[in-house]
Amino acid sequence: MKRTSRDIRTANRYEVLRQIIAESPTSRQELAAATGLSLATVATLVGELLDLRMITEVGFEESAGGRPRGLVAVNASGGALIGVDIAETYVHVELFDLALNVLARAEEDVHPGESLPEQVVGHVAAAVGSVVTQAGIEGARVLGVGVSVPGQVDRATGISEYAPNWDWHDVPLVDLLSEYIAYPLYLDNPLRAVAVAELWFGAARGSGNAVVVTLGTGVGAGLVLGGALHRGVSNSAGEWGHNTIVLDGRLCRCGNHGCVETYVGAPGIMLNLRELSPDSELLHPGDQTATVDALARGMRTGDPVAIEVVRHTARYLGASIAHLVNLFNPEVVVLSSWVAAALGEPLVAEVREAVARHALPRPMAATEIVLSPIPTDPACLGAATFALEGALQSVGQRSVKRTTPARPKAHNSR
Amino acid sequence: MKRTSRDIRTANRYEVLRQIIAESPTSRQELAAATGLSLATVATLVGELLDLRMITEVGFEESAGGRPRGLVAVNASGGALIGVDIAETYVHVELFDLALNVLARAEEDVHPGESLPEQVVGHVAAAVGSVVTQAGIEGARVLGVGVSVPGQVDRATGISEYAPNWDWHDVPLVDLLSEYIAYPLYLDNPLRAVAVAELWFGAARGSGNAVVVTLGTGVGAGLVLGGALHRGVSNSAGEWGHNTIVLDGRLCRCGNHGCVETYVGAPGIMLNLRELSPDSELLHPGDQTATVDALARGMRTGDPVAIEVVRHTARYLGASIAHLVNLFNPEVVVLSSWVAAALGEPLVAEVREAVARHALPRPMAATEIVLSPIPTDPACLGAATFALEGALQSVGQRSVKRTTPARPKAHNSR
DNA sequence: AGGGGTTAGGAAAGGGGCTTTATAAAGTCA
DNA sequence: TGACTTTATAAAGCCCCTTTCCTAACCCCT
Repeated sequence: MKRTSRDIRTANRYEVLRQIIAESPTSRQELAAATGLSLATVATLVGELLDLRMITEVGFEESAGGRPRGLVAVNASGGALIGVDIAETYVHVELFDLALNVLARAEEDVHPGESLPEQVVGHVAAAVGSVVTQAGIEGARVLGVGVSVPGQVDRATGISEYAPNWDWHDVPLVDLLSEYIAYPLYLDNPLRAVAVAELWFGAARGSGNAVVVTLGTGVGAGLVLGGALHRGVSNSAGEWGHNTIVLDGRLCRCGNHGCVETYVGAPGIMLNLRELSPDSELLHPGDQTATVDALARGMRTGDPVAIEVVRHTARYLGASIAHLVNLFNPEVVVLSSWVAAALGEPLVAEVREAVARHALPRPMAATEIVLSPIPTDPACLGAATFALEGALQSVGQRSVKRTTPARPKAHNSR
Repeated sequence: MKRTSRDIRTANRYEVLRQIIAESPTSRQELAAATGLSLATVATLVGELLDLRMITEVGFEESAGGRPRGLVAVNASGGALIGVDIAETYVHVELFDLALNVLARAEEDVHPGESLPEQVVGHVAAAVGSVVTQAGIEGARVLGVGVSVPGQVDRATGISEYAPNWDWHDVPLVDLLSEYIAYPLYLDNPLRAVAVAELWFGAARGSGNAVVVTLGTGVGAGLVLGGALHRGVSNSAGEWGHNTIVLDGRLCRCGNHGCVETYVGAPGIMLNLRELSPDSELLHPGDQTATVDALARGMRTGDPVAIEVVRHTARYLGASIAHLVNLFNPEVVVLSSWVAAALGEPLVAEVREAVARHALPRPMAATEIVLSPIPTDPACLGAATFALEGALQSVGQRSVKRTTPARPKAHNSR
């Protein structure tokens, strides 16, 4: 709520680093043009990042008469970031360099019985240990670990307030993890992780006003408003998946009926298929991934059932995304996460049409609907981005304010 | 998008004036406590407002040992603001003093045939002239005129881009009005006017995160995010009324089917009544106001049909407001405008229950749903508030930057 | 090889904001 | 009247960002 001039600095620092990561190497001039900041400000920010060893100078641009531009690039070996994506059935962990390239990857299966926090924490600890040794990084260079866990989280205290899939209530996840993991920990949920990933590295980069729609087993919408993630008053904004789209519709695991998720989440899509063609061979009962992949293949080969299922799904999706377009009037709506990635452009094309049927023409005309360009697990990337943001956050304060004087002779120092 | 330290100043100026208007008289100390600003900053802001004659010093507080606190209050006679609410069938104009008391009021009917911009402009000009003479204000003290017109507007250029009720396209409304009105003009639409009214003077005051639901003939949602109105990329955010709540539902005037508006707007409520009890005497065909008033009376007297209609309406409203709660996770949802005012607390009670059935428990627990406390036409008040904001905006810049040097001797001045 | 011309980048100055600290002002109470 | 308390203003300090000036570095041409 309380805004200070320091926030401006932080936002600009983010902006500059984002730009460098996106286009590396680059010059101070380009950064100034891209961010709209003055050359002087860019120079000081670049200086800060150089001091932090997050970027390095990598030579000069060809000159056409005049002093050549110095080039800076991400210092890939300047640190490592770890992203943890905890889901119902697995734990994905990826270790990134500062250019956000994946250096190591680990996956642990979480079996249906393992619902205790300690069990999940064990998997995370094992996977994090694995990626660190795999990458051969000396521990000191790990800047932080971002953790994405489903449900409602309190990021300040690191508590998983409520995780529906395991019926967790107020689990102090960060405390538990810090027993095993010595790096700074940052907790949030996958919805916001995916949104941040798109904001930094994906299709929402540079837009002050975007909606990131996550299509996976669960669905949700990350809201980028004014260039930053909107979290709401209790950090639970974006729960679009449990908006009612059909009154008295399908029963949702949240207990309500007709939620968006029950029609466009992976299980919902399976149900759409089953209702349309109960014995289709596209249907792999109990296996969401296989079914979605089969649908994707079917669409490419022109299978009429697959096409119809996707169209049907896009119809619900269209109405629900139209809500977002009408409400937020965003520049761009990004479709992200594995279902979107699997069904790809054909889905997006159908969705565009469906949204256009439901949204008001004016906001619709101002909005682009695009597929996420992020090739890997966006929740991992987003979680790692939380760690990156955390590392940048602590730059600002020059020195910790001390309550007791440090020098013994302070009393006669002046 | 580009934030500067000046924006902070502007926001603080708003905040301080808001606080003074809300609680007048008040002291600098109280203001500092309420806004979280330092005493010094409050003092300079108060000084600015005193210089502007928007507030005055009105004596001192009782002292209990120590210098007594100076009290400041809104200088009611320091200026006047005019709010214009243009609707399909009428033009309301109210003239306010700086404490936002209504000093004069005028209303013109817009007849069904009068759809030309010139005709509407004529009504506005007449009504504005009327309130100015009624109030006996010398023209110089009118700080500005806010105009609310339905549909899509471009506030920067003062163009009504699209008004569905009269099929206006790109009407340069401010240009037309300035032929008759010499005061500064500020254009926006009723949705945002109502939201700003609630933000400054109503139930959303002080919350960084609120949704203002407008329930009238049309319906919409004003979004207050981070203490300011969210406008979206093309100033059309908040068009919640045309979200699809029933797939293939009732035909809406926007051309779609099943829009929220068709179930909870005044005409929608009439339809709810007709469907439930076609020959109810509560129904006044063709008269929305009379029908809604009849329903309100019926509820107070325990008429089962009225109760059932409101419950039915609240059901749709509940699902649609639950969307907003899930998406934004606001502190407060305010029900405003004339339908909400007419149906009052009984409606709110039903809505609370219905929203609770549809929204997720966590965000729901963080959200209050309340009735607007604003007794008059909130669109007029909000429009006047635009003028107030405009008047405050221009305080900051010390002097207008001039492109040509003013002094003739500039060439040898250094 | 040695000057122009040109572009980059840093340092200094300037303007805006907010806060903390010091000082003046205006009371109460003994 | 003097001591103490509280308020309000003034001064100084710190954090932003931008503009302006100056030096560094390079090309090209003579």
